[in-house]
Amino acid sequence: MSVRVRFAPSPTGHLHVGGARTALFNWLLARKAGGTLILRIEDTDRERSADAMTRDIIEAVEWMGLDWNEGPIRQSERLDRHRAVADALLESRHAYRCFCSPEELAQRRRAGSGTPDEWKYDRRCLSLSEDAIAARTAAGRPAAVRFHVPEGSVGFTDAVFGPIRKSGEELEDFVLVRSTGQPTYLLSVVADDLDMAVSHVVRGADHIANTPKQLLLYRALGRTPPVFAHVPLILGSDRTRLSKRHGAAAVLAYRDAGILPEALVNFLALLGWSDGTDREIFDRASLVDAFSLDGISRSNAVFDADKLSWFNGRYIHSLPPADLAVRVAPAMKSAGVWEDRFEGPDRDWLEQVLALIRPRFRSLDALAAEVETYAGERVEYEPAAIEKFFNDPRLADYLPALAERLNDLERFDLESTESALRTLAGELGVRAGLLINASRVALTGQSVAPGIFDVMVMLGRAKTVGRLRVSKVLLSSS
RNA sequence: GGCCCCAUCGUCUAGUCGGUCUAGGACGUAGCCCUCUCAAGGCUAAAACACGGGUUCGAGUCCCGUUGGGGCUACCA
Repeated sequence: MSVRVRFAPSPTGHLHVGGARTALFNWLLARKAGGTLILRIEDTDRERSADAMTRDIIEAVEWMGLDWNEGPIRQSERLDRHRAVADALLESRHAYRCFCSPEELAQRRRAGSGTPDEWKYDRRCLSLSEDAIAARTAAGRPAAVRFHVPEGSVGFTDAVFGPIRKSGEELEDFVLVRSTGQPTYLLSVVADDLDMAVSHVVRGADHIANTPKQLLLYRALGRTPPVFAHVPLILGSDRTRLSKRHGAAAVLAYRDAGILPEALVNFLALLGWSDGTDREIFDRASLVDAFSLDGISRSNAVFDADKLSWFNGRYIHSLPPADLAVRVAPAMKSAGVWEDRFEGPDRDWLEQVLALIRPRFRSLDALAAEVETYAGERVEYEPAAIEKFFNDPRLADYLPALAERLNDLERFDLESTESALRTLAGELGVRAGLLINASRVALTGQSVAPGIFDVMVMLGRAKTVGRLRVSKVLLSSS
C-alpha cells in the first residue's frame, strides 16, 4: 500500500508551530516512504475562513521547505462531492433530516436538566414520518442532515496512542450538513480522505475524540478507514495550549525574527519525537532517514523558545559563509544595512565579516544589524562601553599614537597589527589589554567584539586609523 | 460535570522481553578552562522517575487508585 498523507489546516488563523509540526511529520512520513503529500485547505466554514490566512499558511509551509505533491485543494471546492456522500447516507438511512433550528436547540439545551454541555440531541427529528418530512420540506423549512449514531462502541488503534475505545452512548447524532447546505468538517474530512485515498491521517491529538465519529462514517459507508496517528499538542510555558497569547506562535513570525527554517524544522522535529539516540542536530535528509511514527511521544510538549534559539545559533554558526551571506541578505535589507557592493566586489569581504562576528549571534536580525559596525562610516558609541574601557585619561595620547604606528605599517595584517600594538604597549609600559580594549571601543563603539586584530583587518587600515584618531575627541571630552 | 488521553531533571527527552538506572543526553542555570572584551568551544556541577497501593526474588519499566495536566463534549475545524 502506498503512503498517501495530507496536511489539512483550516485557514482560520496563521499557521502556528503546532500545525507546522504536524505538517512536518506528514512530510517526513511521505518522504520516508516515497509517498505522496497532499495539501488540503479545510475551509468548510466560510464564515471563519480567510483567503489571507490560506496564503499565510502556504507561505509558511513553503518557507519551511515542505513541498507537497498534490494540491493545494480547497475543501470548499468539493461541496458537491460532500453533499453526495451525505445523500448516500440519507438514502441508506444512516442519516436523517433534522428541522430543529440552532435557536431551538440552544433553548432545549438550556431547559434540559444538568449543564448545557451535558445535553445531547434528543433525536426529535429521527422519528419524523415521511409525510411530516415532505410537508416541512414543501413549506421551505431548512433542514440539517444528522448522522444516526448506532448502538455499540467504536474503537481503533492509534499509531502513537495505541488502542482507544469509545462507547456510542457518549456520542450524539452529529450534524453532517448544516441547514444552510454547508457540509461540516466531520463529513468533509471523511469524504475527502476517502476520495484522495489517504492511507495515514497524521494530525493533532485534539482530534482524538472526534475520530470515533469519523470511524462511524467509514463504517456506514462500508469503507476501510485509514491509519490514524495523533500527535500530542504543543503547549505554552504556562502549560496551556499554545495560542497568540503566548507571543509569537506563528511560523512566519519566527521567520521575521531571524530564525532559519532548518533550525525551526530541527527544533520542531525533536519536540515530541525522538529517534531513541542522543542526536540533536538533524539536517533534512537525516530527519527523513530517521523518522518513524513510533518515535512520536504521547505526552504534550512545552514550546521552549530558548532551545529554538540555541538551534538557530548552531545553524548560523555552522552554515558555509557563502550560504550565510545569502540567508542574511533579506534581514540586512530590512535593517537598512544592505549595500549594493555586497553583491559585487565586496562579497568576499561580507562573507568574512559574517564568519567573524557570527559566534555571538543566534538570530539573523541581530547578525545583520551588526554588519553595519564594520561596513558603516560612523561608529555608534555605547555609553557603557566608554565607561568600561575609556576610563584611563592617558588613552587620549595612546590611541592616536597607536593610530600612527598602524598607519606606518608596511603590511596591514593580523601579525603586523598585533606586533605593532604590543610593541607600543611595551614601550609605554602598559598592559596590552589596555590598548586592546580601548581600541575595541574606538573601532566598534562596543565593549563586545571579535578579536581586535581581526576587527582591524576587516575594517582595513583607513577605517582603523581614522576611528582611532577620532576617538581622541571622545576621550578628551569625557 | 461526563467521556477520552497523558504523567522521568525548570524545559525537550533516552530508558531494549521488568534485573548496576548509584536514571543517560540536550536547552537553560552555576562554576572552571581558554582569553584582549563578549560570545563560541571544552570541562564540571546542581537538577527528575507525581503520590499511594499492588504483582514480582526484583518496577522508572506491569496492574489499580489518587492527584495533576491536556483534549473533546457546536449547524468550529
